[in-house]
This record gives sequence, C-alpha cells and structure tokens, in this order.
Amino acid sequence: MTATAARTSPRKRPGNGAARPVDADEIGLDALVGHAGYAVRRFQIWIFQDFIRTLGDVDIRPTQYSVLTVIGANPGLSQMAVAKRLGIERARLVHLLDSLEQRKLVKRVKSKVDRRSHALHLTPQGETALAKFKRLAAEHERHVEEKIGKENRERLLRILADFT
Amino acid sequence: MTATAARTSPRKRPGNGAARPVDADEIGLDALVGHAGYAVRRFQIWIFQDFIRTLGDVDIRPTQYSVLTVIGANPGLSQMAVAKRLGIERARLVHLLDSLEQRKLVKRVKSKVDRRSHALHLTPQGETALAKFKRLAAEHERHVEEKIGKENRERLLRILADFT
DNA sequence: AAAAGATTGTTGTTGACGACAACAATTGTC
DNA sequence: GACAATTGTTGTCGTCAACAACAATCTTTT
Repeated sequence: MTATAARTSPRKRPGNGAARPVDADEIGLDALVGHAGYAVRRFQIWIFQDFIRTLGDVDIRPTQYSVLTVIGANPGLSQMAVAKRLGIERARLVHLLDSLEQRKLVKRVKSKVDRRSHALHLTPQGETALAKFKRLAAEHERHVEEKIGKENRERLLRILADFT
Repeated sequence: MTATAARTSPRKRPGNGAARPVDADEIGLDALVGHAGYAVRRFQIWIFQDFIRTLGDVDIRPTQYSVLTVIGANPGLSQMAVAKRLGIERARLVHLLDSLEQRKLVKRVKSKVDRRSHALHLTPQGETALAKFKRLAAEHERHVEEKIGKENRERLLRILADFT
C-alpha cells in the first residue's frame, strides 16, 4: 500500500489551543508501533540501564565489559582488531583503554612484530575482575529473562545472531 | 551454574608482545554471544543507520520522526505529555521542537486552559511532510524485513511490544 | 634502496542524546 | 493568601558515533 492510506486520524479535541491534560498512556503512537527501530530503541535503553545498575558496584558499563571480554578471550589483539570486531571507533577505544589501564585491568604491550600497534592483555587483576563481572552480567541476563520471558530471550538471540 | 565454569580459554598465541594481524572475524566474542544486550545494541546501530540513510534526503532523524508522528496522531498535546510518552527528557524536547518549528513543521500554540503549557500541532506543511516521511519510513522498514526476514521482524515486534 | 601510499594509535572537533540542576511563570492545594 | 507542584526553558556534564588531521611505522612500487 502507499502511504496515503495511513491516514493519521487525529483522536479527539483537535482544536487549536486545547492541551487538556491527557492520561499519559491514552496517547496513540500511530505509525510508531509498526516500527522495529522504535521498539528496539526503547528495549535497548531498558537493557542498558539494567546492566549499568546491576554492574553498578563494580562500575563497569556495557562497552567496557565488551572490550574486557574480547581481550580476555583473545589476548594479544591490537586496538584496531578489537575496534573492528566490536564496531567501536578506534578513536573511541583509546579513551576506553586509557580508563581500563588506569584501573590496572588491561595493559598495552608494545608489539615487536608491528611497532605501530599495541598488544592488549588483561592483567592478573583484570582476569579475576572479569570473572566477577561475568557473574554480575549473568545476573543481569536473568533480569532480561524475567522481563521478556526465557523463550523470548532465546528467540531474540537467534533472530539477531547475525549482528554479533 | 556459577561463573567459574565459564573459563575464558585464550585461543592461541597467548604470549606477550605478539599482535599478529588477525583475520577480523576469527576473533571470539566469548561471553558476549550469550548477551541479549550486545545483540540488541548492534542491531539498533544498524537499524538507526539505515533509517538515517533512508530518510537522509528529507533530513529527519529517528527521534524527530517519533515526535512528529505522536503530535500528528494527537494534536494539542503538551510538551510534557509528548516527552513522557516517548521517554524523552522535556529539556531535550525543547531543542527538538525548536528545530522542527524553525522548519515550519510544528507550531507551539499557547494553551488557554493552562497558560504554562504549549499545545503542539503540525503545520499544514508539517502534515504533508509527515506523510512523505512515513512513506520513507515504511521503505526503511522493508529494509529491516530484508535483513532479518519478514516473520522474524514480526516476532521481534511481538516480543518487544511492552516497551512501546 | 628511495619514494609513495597505507595502516596504527592518538588528539581534537562536532553533533545527537540522556541525566541533572536551577529558574520564572503559572497552577493547584491547604 | 501562603506554599508546594508543574511546565517550559536554559545550562552543564558525560557518553557516544562520525570525522579529520597527525606522527610513527609498515608495505608497495619503482
């Protein structure tokens, strides 16, 4: 169908200077409810907030967690490799690593193969810290299950598997 | 299971200053692949980029589109009502409306019921423009279908329906 | 081997966005 | 009428993506 069919249908009180106080959820979203992007955005906000709250005591944000996890699973990676794999700008990764290195979780080792690049490694403290982070992240993941349901979460992971 | 079971398993060449150039996608994500948040984040980035590109000619970003859609479907709403409904900070909405009002798509009408608030309306040009935006947004939505599949998209919308 | 081009890490800028805090004008409550 | 709450506004701060520029270092070409 063409879009002319999607008539907007002003609900009520279309007037001009009305603005009677509306009851919050009686507001229609119209075309928005058919858009995956809108639902995904709202969900992502929720999920990130829960992650940040759940990992609040250890002060680790989602992006930091993803960087630590990838380095932990692939020691010796260059910054470029990590950035590409996670879809982060290499400029942004610089600050992330600065922070993680100050906290003694990661160290940059000058590579001898390519003296431009740094080989990234977890420090011993980084390893034990990451283990704790993973425990908390798993707890966060349980919150997701409680929110959307166990089977829905798995369905969602399958649907979006290509994007990881 | 407890998290100690999730042993990280450094893949190969764990040494210290290695950093041999890796082949991009042979990098393991480890724990990340079990996290809904990571997949959702990557998907959201993809979907927003496609939206921005598809609506690039008319220079409309996702948030602007959501604001226009809600106002179009509920003329006369206050800024507070729109902000609450879309989960936007009212402070942020001020700038969004400034921009949309400069482009003559929206107008703020001083409410006579509550002289603190503004009743939001689309201008005539705003109406016709929104119709075009919706057409383009529908095209973007088709891109999503091509990417994840028609039935997967519907499944996803059902799963995340509560967040809209 | 020297010159030209590409890559890596870094620094900086821009703009969208969420979170907060403060404020004037106005409304609601007691 | 005094006092608290709400609405729009302005401002600051920190996160994040997108670029652009740069020095140091490979890689390729000749």
